Amino acid sequence: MSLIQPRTLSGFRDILPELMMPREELIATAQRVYRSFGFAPIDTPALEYLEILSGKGSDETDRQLYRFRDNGSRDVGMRFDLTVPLARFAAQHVPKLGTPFKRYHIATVWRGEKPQRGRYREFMQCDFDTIGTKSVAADIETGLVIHDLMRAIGFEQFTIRVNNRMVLNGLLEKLGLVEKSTDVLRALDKLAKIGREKVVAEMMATAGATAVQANAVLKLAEFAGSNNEILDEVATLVSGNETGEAGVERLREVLSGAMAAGVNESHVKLDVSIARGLDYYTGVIFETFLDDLPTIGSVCSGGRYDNLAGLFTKQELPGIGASLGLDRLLAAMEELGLIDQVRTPAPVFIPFFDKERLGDYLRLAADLRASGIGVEVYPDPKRLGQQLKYADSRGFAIALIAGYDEFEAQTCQVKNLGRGESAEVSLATGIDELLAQIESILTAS
RNA sequence: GUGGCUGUAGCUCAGUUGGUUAGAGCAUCGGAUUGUGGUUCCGAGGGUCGGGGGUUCAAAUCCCCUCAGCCACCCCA
Repeated sequence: MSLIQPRTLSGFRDILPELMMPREELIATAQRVYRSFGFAPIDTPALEYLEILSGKGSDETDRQLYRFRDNGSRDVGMRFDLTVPLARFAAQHVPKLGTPFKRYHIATVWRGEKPQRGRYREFMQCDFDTIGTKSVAADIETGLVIHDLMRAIGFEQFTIRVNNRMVLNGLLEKLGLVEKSTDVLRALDKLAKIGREKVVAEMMATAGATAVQANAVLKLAEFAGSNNEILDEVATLVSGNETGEAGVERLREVLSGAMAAGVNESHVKLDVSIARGLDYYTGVIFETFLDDLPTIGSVCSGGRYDNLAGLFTKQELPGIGASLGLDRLLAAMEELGLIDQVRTPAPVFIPFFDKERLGDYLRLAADLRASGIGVEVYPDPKRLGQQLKYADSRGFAIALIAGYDEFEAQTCQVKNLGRGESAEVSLATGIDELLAQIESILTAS
């Protein structure tokens, strides 16, 4: 009989313990930060009616959508982001939930894209959104969540790029380019990558802009200096246009609000050239890059939208939110060497050393677990040296060694595997001394 | 979805102009050492040369297709 070749689909992958453990930690960190701002968790189905997902109807999402006919002949699709499901969810439940409604949603999404480094066909997003308010406070808070999240994960070298669609739209109105805005913005967005000349050429080619128009748009994106200096320059450029002026004012409030909340200016950069993000963004836009690995792309993006659920309800639901690309961030951290090589989730190891005493080992482990310490007992009574070798390769912090001698004396050796030191503690009156010993080793390492 | 580069053991890679039975280091497992790991020594397992087809007396090596990874485009977390 021929064997089936074990393999995974392009863009899909297995996650081994040494990657899954930091991944779970990342999820826990995101949950903690979101909750600290009052965002509540929700979940939605992975599968939706096709019409829900493709309602927006853009060619691109259509191409990337995993879709099929289910066993009941329904046309269904797998969610490709968490925002469209949120829109459906909000339209369905907002009467019960009330607004403002703040939710976070950590879940897997699927896109049939061509995979690359940090780009998968199955990946996890960690979204948080505030719907039902147009307040600038929510805009500011969104920036703060991104900032706190990045720092909680352990990053100091990151830049949150901020812009406002209204500034761009205002300028385009002024220049008479509004109806070509998508093409213009798409070209503008490539500025950092392909340079000024090519951007001008592309604007002229795809958007039908004149050289004068193209250069005027580029002028906006080329101001240098502090955030406030850039803002002042931009303000003069869009002056006279209501949309643009409102956009500048909003950006000023967002930036000063973030500073007021204690965000360091090095982490927030006004960048008038970032234009993308999904079509539904209408106000403030965020994109977050790692200073040490900018080529992997944005690891947390989001923005404000006027009417999230317009496809599903007549009730207008404005909101703002962002999405942490967990798997992309993890790929970046792996590449930057920020992933610990520990392969055990439990810090304490008990060698199964005296084969007559399995019950005692299990009892000791149970007592420690009851005190909140993770403990693994080796399953086979092999040579002690081999068991310690195993403990070492998995990254255990502590081994508790007890054999005939220790059991006779009612003691146990506490071996610090990091330092190679061993101490003997008494178990005659309980495990308090042992716990204290373990805690001191764990806090030191 | 379009174009390009790459693919030999779990990992990193050798492998001559096509020429016997495809090698090394690391990792794994066992032993030296049946009560003390990260060092050392010895040994073992592990390969459809990504897969399929073709050219040839002969293919890891040349050709075609396919799968996967990476890069660019598109788009995006």
